Amino acid sequence: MGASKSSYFSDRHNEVAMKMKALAHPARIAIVEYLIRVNACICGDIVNEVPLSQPTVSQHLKELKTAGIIKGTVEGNAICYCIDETAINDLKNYFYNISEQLKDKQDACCER
Amino acid sequence: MGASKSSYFSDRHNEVAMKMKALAHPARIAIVEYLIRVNACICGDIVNEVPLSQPTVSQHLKELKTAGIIKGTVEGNAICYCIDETAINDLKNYFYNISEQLKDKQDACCER
DNA sequence: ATTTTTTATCGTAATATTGCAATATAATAA
DNA sequence: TTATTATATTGCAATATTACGATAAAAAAT
Repeated sequence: MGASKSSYFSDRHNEVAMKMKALAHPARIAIVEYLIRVNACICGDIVNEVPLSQPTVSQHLKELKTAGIIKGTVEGNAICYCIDETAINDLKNYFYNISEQLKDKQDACCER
Repeated sequence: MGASKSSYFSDRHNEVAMKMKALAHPARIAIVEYLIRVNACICGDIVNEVPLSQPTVSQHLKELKTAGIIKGTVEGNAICYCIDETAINDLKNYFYNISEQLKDKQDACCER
């Protein structure tokens, strides 16, 4: 096979995994952190920031946008990108909730 | 190419991306959430929980372990797995910090 | 000693991701 | 109108991921 069998899993598991996947590449992490640092910028700024070609950066931006991590608004002939706080807050809450659930358990591994 | 050029990016960016990648699959999300629910279990329990073969589950467990998300201890002829809180807390803190940085900015996209 | 139980590894096929050159598109500037 | 600027898309090669059958390894049970 090779394709991840997304139909085998719940919608929620697929959705969480999809957001994680959007951030599962060092270039996309670098782009997100750069966007946080400068608040907003155009694609060309990111091309200057990361060591990848313009088409490759454009592709990474598309993936981040599809996953809802960033949003872009047309500004003349350029496109201005910034972080979409909703997705970031979703991820923050996801790990917060997991962390809280772990607190209630003893950390022993393993006693069954 | 096809290989992600990890050497182009900082160690920190690579490390965050590596942990996110470990969670970038619905099966691995399902495994992590199951482990949180039951606190600890053996590989066979997970094979019964997710709709994948034993070798595939074993492979996913290996990836989670390599990324530090879970840890396993030998217990007779079985291996008992549980969550490694350190990695989860790292990710929790990562998104908390990002979220805090975003609070300081205006959410307008875009004004340069 | 042999079988059973449990997990890991190997080999392989199918698919997905990554990256870039070339090119297309679209707005702006000259 | 013709450049120029900025971004997206296409096509393709290299590599990585996903999945599983077959098999190995190792401890436990018979």
